[in-house]
Amino acid sequence: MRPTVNDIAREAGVSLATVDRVLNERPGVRDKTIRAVNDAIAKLGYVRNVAAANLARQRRYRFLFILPAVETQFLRALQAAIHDAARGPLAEASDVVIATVPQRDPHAIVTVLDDHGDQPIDGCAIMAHETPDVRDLIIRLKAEGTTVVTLITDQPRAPRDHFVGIDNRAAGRTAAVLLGRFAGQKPGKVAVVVSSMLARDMVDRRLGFDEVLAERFPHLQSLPSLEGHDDRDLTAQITAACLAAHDNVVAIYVAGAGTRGVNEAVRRAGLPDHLVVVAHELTAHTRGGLEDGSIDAVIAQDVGHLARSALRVLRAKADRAPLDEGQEQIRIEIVIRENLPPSTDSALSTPQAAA
Amino acid sequence: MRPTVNDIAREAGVSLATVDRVLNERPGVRDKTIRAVNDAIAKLGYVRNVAAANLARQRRYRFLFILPAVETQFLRALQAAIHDAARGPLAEASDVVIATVPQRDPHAIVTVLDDHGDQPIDGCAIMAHETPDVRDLIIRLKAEGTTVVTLITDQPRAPRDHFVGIDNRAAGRTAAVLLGRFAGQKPGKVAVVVSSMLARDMVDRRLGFDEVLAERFPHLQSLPSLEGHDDRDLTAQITAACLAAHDNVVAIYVAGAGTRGVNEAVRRAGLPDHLVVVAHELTAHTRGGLEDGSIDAVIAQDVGHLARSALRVLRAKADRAPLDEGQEQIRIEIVIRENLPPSTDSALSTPQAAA
DNA sequence: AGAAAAATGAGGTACGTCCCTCAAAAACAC
DNA sequence: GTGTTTTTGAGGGACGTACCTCATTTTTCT
Repeated sequence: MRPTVNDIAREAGVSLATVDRVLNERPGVRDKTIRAVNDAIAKLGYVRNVAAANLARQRRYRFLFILPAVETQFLRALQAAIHDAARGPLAEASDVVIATVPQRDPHAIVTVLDDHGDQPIDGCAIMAHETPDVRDLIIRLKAEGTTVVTLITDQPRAPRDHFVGIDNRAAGRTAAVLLGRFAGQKPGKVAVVVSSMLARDMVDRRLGFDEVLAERFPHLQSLPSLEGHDDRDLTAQITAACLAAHDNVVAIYVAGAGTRGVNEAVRRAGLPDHLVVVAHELTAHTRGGLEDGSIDAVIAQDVGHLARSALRVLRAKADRAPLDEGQEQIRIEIVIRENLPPSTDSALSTPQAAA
Repeated sequence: MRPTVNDIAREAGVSLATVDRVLNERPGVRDKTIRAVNDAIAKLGYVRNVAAANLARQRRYRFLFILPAVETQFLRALQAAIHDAARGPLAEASDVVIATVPQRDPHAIVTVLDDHGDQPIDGCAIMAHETPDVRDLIIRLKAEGTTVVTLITDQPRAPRDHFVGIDNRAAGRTAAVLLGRFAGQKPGKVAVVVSSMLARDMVDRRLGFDEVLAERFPHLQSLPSLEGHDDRDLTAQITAACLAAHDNVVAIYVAGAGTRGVNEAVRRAGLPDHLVVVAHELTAHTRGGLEDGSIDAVIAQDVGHLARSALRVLRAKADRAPLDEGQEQIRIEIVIRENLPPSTDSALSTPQAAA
């Protein structure tokens, strides 16, 4: 049987009240006594029964997810995943609110926070471009004692507590190796489609991609980034223009949203079957592309893992509990047709707040 | 605030005791009353506070993991992962025991169970070859009311509750595509190394591998399986013999344990640099192989996920709770040097029983 | 030494659920 | 309609922790 606070009290030769004061860092205990209690805790290997503690404390956690108001499949899936996780056991005793803010309006993000300002928030997960506004927001949140987790896009210059996402430079390198090895020995050009070069993750992917292409596949020449700005028609248009302007495109790297637009342009251009396409994120469209062979490989991060990891980290930080680094490591997944996971399609459920 | 049993009692117009009887399926309640209570539960959206319930019940779960007594890196890592998971929050209120049984001795597995027969076990995770003994064991366990989860190797003919692992045929197909695309257009032979063709997962991998090779890469000819029986020296020896006997081996598929032995044989044979090697499972050795370029790709299943998933499923079944299918889906991971996750190396900690 | 301040003890209530007992009420059999 | 069985109600103690109050002891200061 696991030791309880009573065992600690007996072992340390103090009363239960004192043990409680030490455990919950309440004032009015001599250093010497604190040490005695901690020694007893160490000796008996006491670990607080979190379930009982939360029951007694009637604590509820308030977590806020801030996502960009962009209508991509990936974001829809992410939102659904957060919603699902928020109804699961991980969000026990938690209120999870998802707020979306227009990406163009840097101040909107501050407004969102003020709206929820009536009650303090325990933790916040933010996915946003790396801008001064966001940085200030994070600083402000930290000053208020809120834990901040960055999601998908890191904010390395801001004092966030944790980053939930992948190393995008490594992701770009991974994409390059697959694309390069799949493309074969013949020289040619590679079109690169991104959502926006303002996004740090896009820049990182492109960087890693170009590094590997230059090092290991010098016969492939990567073209300037095509910025689709998460807009299907725009993406189709500029991709088509690029394919028309260059005669020897042997591969396309879709580093950001825009697979639908790219597909459209490719279909219209009537490019050869062996055009190699590597895209990011597993959505209904990239899934379809893998199945019908129009996409060769997808570099993905599991939205379910992202959502659960963010929640676990926020919770652990709120509880001042240690976290299992191994579990919180988000993998850079490589998906081809053969290892495509069966579609669970929770992406179709309606995302909303939950508990 | 979430509704409690008291709210249910008031809503249903019965006493707390009756609600309790219904909730815990105790006898002595009329059908009509049961229905009234269930209606109230549905109406108020009551969900039992599992933490409080377990606290009150003082319930401890007893889970047993049965693993083959084989000294491979993968099994060591798996054991470490189970051990880690057993100390984490997933194993709250659980006693997890890991037992290893000699693979050659089919009856040993029954003995293990008898040793733990003094107290009933809530759930059991089994990794073993698909044999009649194992099937009988699972039938016996089920008869005793124990939930049974198969691990890594499924036992589709046995009445197990769940399978934690990957689709090995799909894994073999995945390996074939990578190997085939990496190997290029030149004809050649492919050596296939397995641990034992008695293991269902090996057979499945080989099956999927050959399917894809025949369909999509007919210029590659796969050679008969080399059975290394998880023995390094034997693997090295038969691989060397194979490489000596065949003149045009362009790729090796290591479907089972034995990367070390294969590596040794390859190094001694002095095969060309562009020999394509695809192996299974991420261990210190395959990791090293990816880093130094002697392995091109690894098909892996995350031991941490396996361990945690098994524990989550066992727990959910014990609680008669639903499980999140999406989360329990073990991915067929493709790992190349570029997306190699940082080594956490919990594999070095000492695996043992825990709580 | 005496007064003030700080530290500690004793005891209680609460959280939501489980599980027990005993009495009362309702349903059923004949 | 009486007796028997079944169903229900009322109440309480327990699980391990949090947090509160008030009294008492110990320490510190002058």
